[in-house]
Amino acid sequence: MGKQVKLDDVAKLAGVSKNTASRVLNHRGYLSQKTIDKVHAAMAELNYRPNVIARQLYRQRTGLVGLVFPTVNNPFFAELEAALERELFDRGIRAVMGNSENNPQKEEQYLQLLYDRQIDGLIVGAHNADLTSYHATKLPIVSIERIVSNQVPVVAADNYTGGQVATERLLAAGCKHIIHTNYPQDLPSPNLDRKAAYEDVLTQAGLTPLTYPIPFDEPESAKLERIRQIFVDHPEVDGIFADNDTNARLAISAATEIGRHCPEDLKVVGFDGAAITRLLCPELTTIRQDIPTMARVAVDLLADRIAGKPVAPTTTVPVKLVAGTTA
Amino acid sequence: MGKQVKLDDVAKLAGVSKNTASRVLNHRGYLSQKTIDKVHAAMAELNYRPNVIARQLYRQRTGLVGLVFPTVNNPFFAELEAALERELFDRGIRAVMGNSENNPQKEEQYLQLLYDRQIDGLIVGAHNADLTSYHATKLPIVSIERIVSNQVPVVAADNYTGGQVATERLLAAGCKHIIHTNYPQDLPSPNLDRKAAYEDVLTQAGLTPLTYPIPFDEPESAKLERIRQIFVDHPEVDGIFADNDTNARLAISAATEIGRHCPEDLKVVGFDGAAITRLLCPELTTIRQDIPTMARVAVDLLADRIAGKPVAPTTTVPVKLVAGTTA
DNA sequence: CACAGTTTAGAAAGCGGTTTCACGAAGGGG
DNA sequence: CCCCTTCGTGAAACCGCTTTCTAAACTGTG
Repeated sequence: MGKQVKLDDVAKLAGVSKNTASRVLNHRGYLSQKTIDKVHAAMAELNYRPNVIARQLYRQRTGLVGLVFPTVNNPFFAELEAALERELFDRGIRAVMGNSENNPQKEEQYLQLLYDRQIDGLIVGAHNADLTSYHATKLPIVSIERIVSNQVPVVAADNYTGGQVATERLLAAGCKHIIHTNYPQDLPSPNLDRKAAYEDVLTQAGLTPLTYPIPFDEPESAKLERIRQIFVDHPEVDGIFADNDTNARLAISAATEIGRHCPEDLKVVGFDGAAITRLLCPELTTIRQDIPTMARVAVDLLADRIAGKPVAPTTTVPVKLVAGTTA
Repeated sequence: MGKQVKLDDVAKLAGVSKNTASRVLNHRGYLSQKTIDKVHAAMAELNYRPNVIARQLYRQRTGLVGLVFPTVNNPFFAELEAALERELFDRGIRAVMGNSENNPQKEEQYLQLLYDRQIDGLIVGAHNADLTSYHATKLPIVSIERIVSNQVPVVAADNYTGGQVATERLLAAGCKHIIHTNYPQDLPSPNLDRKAAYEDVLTQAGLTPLTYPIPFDEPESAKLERIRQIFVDHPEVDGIFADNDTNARLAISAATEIGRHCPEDLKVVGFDGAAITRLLCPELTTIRQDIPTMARVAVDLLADRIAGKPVAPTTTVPVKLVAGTTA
């Protein structure tokens, strides 16, 4: 790290004051073409790059936004974060990756980044217990598929319709014993709409809904174990509506283990429909969330929020059934 | 955004100078317990949070590191970036997500972040043509599975051994016509070792190696089309060693389309073995890279590099065969 | 040629901390 | 009792850039 070239050096070389050099840099105020050229020449000669930190100190803006999700190592979140990064990048904003890993302390630390003004805003979709810190009002935060506090706007898929379509698909395929998996919700979450729709559709069809809770933060092996238990407790099960694609895939694996094949003996519908999942497991029938749109909406909301504009408390994005061969 | 509480306010309330308050904050120099308590009390009362940017301006460090990879929306990169984020977080460093999307301009912009000192270092694994900017010597950059310049240390899997093991596996399974897919390399890349090993093993076995180039940045549909062509050009193919798991999966799909089943009619071995892939496609036989170790090594190297210590130019991390049912 | 208006540019005061420096107050040994 | 070390603190400079304030120089008009 050699010594940094500073604006003063440029000014001196160009024979003007620091102020003038700054105005050339920012295209501000009255400047003669001659002065502009002189300064530009000096900047080029010294290979000058403005110090972003110094600029940020004055502006009180870093051009950074945090993305706090359970982990990016998941087909849905990876696609969502990639889409968010693209949207933010187009607005000149960089994304700080925050994998909360279901660790409230880690999540809290990323929230601190906002308090410490190292980032200008936060887009959260982590599943942790609610942190009191979120309750501070008017903070530039937007959440995706998660209810954080009534101060934080939410972007969510049309989970109810998704749950309806999924369940109806299984009914139409002739299933009589349909089981649902979902995250055990202690807090209100848009995800619960999937369960509500499942229960409504099943009840209307004269069937009894039954939901198995699968904690999101458990290792895959533990989730698989819980899903195996479904077949032990309810050998009559002939349809599973999983609240996400990885659980759907685990259900298929668990069924295969005990000699039950999909779709002959068991129909399965998942939820999310991320690109990676469709690539690696194209046979899965699932409800696809419109990730690009969700990302765009979230970034728009956050930009408004940062600008201090009022924003809609909830935005719902349509979903679509993607037909595979599992249901 | 209310007015920020500054150190001066704390100092005034505590009845000390700004300097003393700063020293309490940083546990530096001689301080009486009484002064410490007074300052702490004032900080608590005002709910003071130091302004990180101001601190960064003096220190010329942001505690931020950029991760530049083609896209996080990929099983391997998602797992790698998650592992890097964890390692960095443990060292108090935050990760800026940079998806180059095979766009040299975007990659360049993330590199600018380093020049502008908005980030302290860079971990790169993007596949773009080499940018001259990388050639500046002694910049705190580390690359993963990519040769950037001889100034930049590389962390790579033991690709040669991986390619050897994969090819031998196919031979042992009785394959006589084994085809390899790889990224069309114009630049030197550690990935080429996979191809070299494949060619060596095949030649030694008295067979003729044949590699199909599959550009990394093409959409899946285009890749699938190229892979379909393999079966058109070489209907006798009975084994495929793909340079990554997604291509391996596409090969299986392409085979299935024309009524050839895996593993009866075609054996397939992939490369990467990311967790998501193994979850969604557990039947795939593949060479697993040790992602956590690669991440740890890369972050260690970067830390040394930032500290100005000399580092090894190349570090190789062992790989392991994960046996599925496809070969 | 005086005067108002328009350009142009410098000095200096922030932005919010950190650090160097200098100095006064205790404490301890001769 | 004096001198010297160990403490404890405040004033001021500085990190690099932005902006406000102010004044000089230039333009044109009556």
